[in-house]
Formats: sequence, C-alpha cells, structure tokens
Amino acid sequence: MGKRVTLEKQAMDPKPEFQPLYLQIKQLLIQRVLTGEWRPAQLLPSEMKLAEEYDVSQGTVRKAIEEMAADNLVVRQQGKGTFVATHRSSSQPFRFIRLVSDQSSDRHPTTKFISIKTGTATATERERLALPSGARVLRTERQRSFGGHPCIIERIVIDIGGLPDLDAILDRLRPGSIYSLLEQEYRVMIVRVVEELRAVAADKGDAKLLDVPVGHPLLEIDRIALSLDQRRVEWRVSRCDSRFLHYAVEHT
Amino acid sequence: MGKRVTLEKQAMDPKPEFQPLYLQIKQLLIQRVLTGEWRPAQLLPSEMKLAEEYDVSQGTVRKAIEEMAADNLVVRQQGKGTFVATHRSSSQPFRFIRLVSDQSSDRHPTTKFISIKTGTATATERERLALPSGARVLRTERQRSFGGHPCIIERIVIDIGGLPDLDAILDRLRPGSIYSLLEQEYRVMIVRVVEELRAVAADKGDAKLLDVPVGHPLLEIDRIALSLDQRRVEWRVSRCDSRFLHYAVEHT
DNA sequence: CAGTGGTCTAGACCACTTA
DNA sequence: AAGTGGTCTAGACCACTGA
Repeated sequence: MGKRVTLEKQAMDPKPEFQPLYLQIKQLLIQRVLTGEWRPAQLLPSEMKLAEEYDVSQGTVRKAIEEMAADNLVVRQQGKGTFVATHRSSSQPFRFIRLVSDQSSDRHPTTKFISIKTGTATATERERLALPSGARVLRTERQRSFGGHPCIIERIVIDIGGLPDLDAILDRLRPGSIYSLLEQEYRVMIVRVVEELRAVAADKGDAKLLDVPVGHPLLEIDRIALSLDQRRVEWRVSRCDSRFLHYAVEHT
Repeated sequence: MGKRVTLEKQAMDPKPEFQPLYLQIKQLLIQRVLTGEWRPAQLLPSEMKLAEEYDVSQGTVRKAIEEMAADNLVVRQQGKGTFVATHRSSSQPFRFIRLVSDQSSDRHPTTKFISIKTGTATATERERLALPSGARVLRTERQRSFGGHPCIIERIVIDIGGLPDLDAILDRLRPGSIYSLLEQEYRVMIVRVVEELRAVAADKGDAKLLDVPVGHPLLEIDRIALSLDQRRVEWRVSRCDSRFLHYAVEHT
C-alpha cells in the first residue's frame, strides 16, 4: 500500500492541460497491463484495494476501470472481479471477424496454409507497417473455405521486430489464432484494426486459388492491426469471392 | 414538478427482471424524444431539474443521460446543457458515411438525381423493409461523383407509410440530406445502419452510368437504416467503382 | 455572475459469485 | 458469510458558457 504516486489531484498548474484524476489512474492501470504486470485473463485487484493503493476514492477507480472496459481492455464480472481482456472469449468473441457466410449454417471458415516464411520487409511493407529499412517480417498466405468451398485468400505480413523464437511462431500458427498467439506468447494485445475495402478483379493467382475466372470481382480487405501501444503489428490483405459470403458491419 | 411516475426503486418483486433506476429513467427520457416533446437540437432540462421531476438523485439522472450520449442520442456540452442530437453536426458529422476518396483532397462527392418516384413496394422491398403488402415507397436513384468522376450509383427505397405530404419530400430531396430531411420534417431519427458488402460485376446499367465496361468489379453496399423506434426506414444499395475510392472502417 | 455539465468523495445498500 | 462489482444518494467543488 501507499505507493504514493504523485497525482496532480486538483492542484498545481491552473490551466495548461487539465487531466481528471480518473484519467490519470486509467493511464497508470494501462501501464501495468503494458508492462506485463497484469497479463491477459488475469484478475485485477479489487476497486477498494486499488483505491487505497492510489489514495483516491473507490468511485474514481471505478470510473477509470469503466473506461477501460468500454475500450475492451478489461472485462468486469459482478461478484467475481475485473479481468484483463483476452482476444477470445472477451465481450464479443468475433470482434474483428466481419466476413460471414450467406448461409448462417456454416459459421466458421476452415483454413489451409499455403506458405509461411520470414524475410526482409519490402518498401511497401515498411510503409504500411511503419518499419525501418532492413526490418524482418513474417509472411504467410492462407486459403479459407466456407462449407468446403474456397472463397478467401489472405496474405498476412507481421512485424517480428520484437518477437524472438521464430520457430515457435512458425510451428504454432493455427487458423484464426494469430491474435491469440501474439497475445499469449508475446504479450502483444491487438486492440484496434483499420480496414479499407475495395472491389478488384481476380488475377491469375487469385483465380487459381479461388477457382474463379480471371477478372472475377473480388472483395479486397486491406487491414492494419494495431497493438495496445499503438504499434502496427500486422498488415493483412484478404481477397474474397463474395458470391456466397459478405462483409457485415453495423454503425451506430 | 412532482410528476411522480411510479418507479420501482429497489422494491417490489424481488427477482423477476431487475431494472436499475437509471435505466428506467433513460427509457422515460427516450420516450420524451420519441413523442416529439423534445425535438432534435432542443435543449433538455438540466440534470437538477430532471432529478427533482423524477424524484431521484442527480447522479442517477446523470447516468441515464450519459448512456444516451454514448448512444449518440443526445450531446452534452459543459457549461451549456444537454441537447437532443441532430444527424448533422452531432458528435461525428460523418457517422454513416464510410465511402471516401483515395485522394484526401476531395472530401465530399457531388450528387445528381437520376429519378425520383413513388410506387407500391415489391416483394423484395417488403421483405427488406418489413412492410405489409400494398405499402407505398419512395424510390430514388442517384449518381455520385468524386472530382467530377462518376463512381457511385445509389438506389434508395424509403418507407413512406407514416410520412404525409409527398410533394414536399420530392421537392426537398437534396444530396446527402435524406437523413436530415427525415429528421427535420418527419421527426424520424436514424440511429443505426446495418450494411452488407460484396463485390459484384457491373451490368449494362451500371456500366453506362459509371462509364466502366460491363463486368467491371464494383463494390456493392446493401444498407438498412433503422430509426429510433427500430423501424426499418430505408433500404439503400450502392454500387461503387472503387478504383479511386474505398470503404473505410475501424474496429475497436 | 449564475447556471450548466464534469469530477471527486464518502457511505449505504443491492446483486452476484464462491466457498 | 465474505468479497466482488453495481446502484443510489448527498454534498462539495471545478471547468466552462453566456449574459
């Protein structure tokens, strides 16, 4: 107890940048997730304990944690406690999965790996992932199918600058588990993805892998995935034969 | 004062469906928007006044209003008050606009109306808008351009069941203003849109209007717009030549 | 200056989980 | 029964707006 962090409270400089106490607390709590003190799925101290520790009221801690919950950073469960969010089984298990089959029967696509290898980032890759020249990346290509019908090709590039033990990565890549793997093995939490969608014509490679004629309209999804510390971790381009699937969004 | 609505507070039935006070207040406040007592852009009574009126504490009213603000239903402004949200100039002015030009220079597309007419809903339209047979709809087709280059065709169907004064609608339809018009003239607030995206091949009609060859890949956006009372108000299908524009989304 | 929403506190009690 | 998050209250003070 008595960590006695120097909080501004409502004193000090009168104007410059007013930062409410609860936001300061929130930042401190996020730090403890970033440093790995609290890992995904781990139980946080109770509101009361945190309030004592930071010498603020329970209500202030509550507001900080409520914002973190709204950011999908923690999950609160009445009677149990507050847990650091995990990519799977968080609030919405399909948070970053927007491609769904037109038949609601087959929920999840199957995945077949076409290639996995590491290399030096190209100019384009460096630009998309904000990497320095000479950076190493992992590239993988996957073919995904709904109901046995191949309909998605994914080309994924991952910044492996900070990730050691590549053999483990290559060995453990499993369908749909990339974000979970990053989270569990490397403590990299993906909290945000930015996507751009376009319609493009299938080239020869697409045509072969998706069993469509060259020129067939494909839905292209260009995604950048960002980690909790705002690093661009993954660049993924998916090309989809959207005759039997679609990309679903809801805006409020 | 003293409206004395019968709130459950924490009494009555012990279990059935526990509904916190602030959620009951929220529903009552939403009702007052739905009935038109509080219209878009209008100033709500202060938290203190509402607290007196419903005989609860200010904190409870605050929590109700905070949720409404999170739902984009009202906008709060420190020092000024709480206002019913309007479609334009609410929190994010481009809430439902996801199509952006690749050149960040030209922000907004220009719009050219191709046709506007009313008619009886087809089977498909009835299905998409959940309408009874014989329902009347307004159909309009628009061509939108970025930088003088036509790149979007929109086919819009609007349920005009509850909307009188059709001449006014036909007369006042202006680019990008449909949701504002519905809000200002008919008190229909669009609060949510559900979209499905696919890639399709341009047919002859598309090809002519977009100046592309038949078979050219187009991004198709199929949208249903829902009003505050959950009615399906609009069905819109947009077909886009996405060579110079894209659909941008961000998921958190 | 008064009035608004925004923050912070302290304390009481409720709903839920676990042991 | 103890411990957690969830609700509700009451009161104080802060930041911002507009007359």
